Amino acid sequence: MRVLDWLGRRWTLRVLWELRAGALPFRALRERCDAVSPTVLNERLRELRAVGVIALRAGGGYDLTAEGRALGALLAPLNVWAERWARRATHGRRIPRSER
Amino acid sequence: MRVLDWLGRRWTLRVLWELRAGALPFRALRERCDAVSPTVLNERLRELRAVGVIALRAGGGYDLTAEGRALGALLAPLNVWAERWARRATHGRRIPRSER
DNA sequence: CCATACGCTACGGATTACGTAGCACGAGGA
DNA sequence: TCCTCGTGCTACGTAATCCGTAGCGTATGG
Repeated sequence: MRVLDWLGRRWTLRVLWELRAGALPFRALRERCDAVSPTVLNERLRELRAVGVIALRAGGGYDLTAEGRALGALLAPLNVWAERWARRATHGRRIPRSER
Repeated sequence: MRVLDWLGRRWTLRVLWELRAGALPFRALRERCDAVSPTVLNERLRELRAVGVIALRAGGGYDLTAEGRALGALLAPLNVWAERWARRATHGRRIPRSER
């Protein structure tokens, strides 16, 4: 599963997630990603463009492509899981014996 | 979206993916993950245990918990997307003007 | 007693990411 | 014309992370 490998590189998922709501220019995208180093951000953006999930619009700003939106939509369930998990983590959560 | 951040750390997604079919002992899991360094693997396994998505069974071997399986199920669509993408990448693929 | 398999650690070198500063280009205003 | 502002992007020294190999401690079976 090679795609999970490059999805698992730092900031890749995050960039896809931050672009889900619409296009963002380089600097704004950088701020959203905890002010990640522009070196790495540019590296990821190049990879994502090479794969074809994002595109640099004429006039500036990065945006998801059609395939990018398809991929990004698959991230939403992960977010749902995460929020449910966070809710269980805050109030006490029961861990079955078999899962320790 | 903090969860996407630690999911985006190296080998995290991969470990979840390799455990989807069932439990694996440390060394076998390591081999499946391109013989990743045991140092890092152990670090990820500790994180995944702390979050509660995997568990070390009595008698050896790592396995997904109930929540782990729920999370792992969300990875399958990513795989589907990946395979479809790979198929489009091999034979010629058309890129719309707006996406270059 | 030895072989095997288990999870896991140590450590030095290689790789990757960070943080700050700044470049090149273009659009718009004084 | 010159100045600002915003755009994507790069350079480079430092810090964090990861890798690769070797081996430890325990347990189980022959």
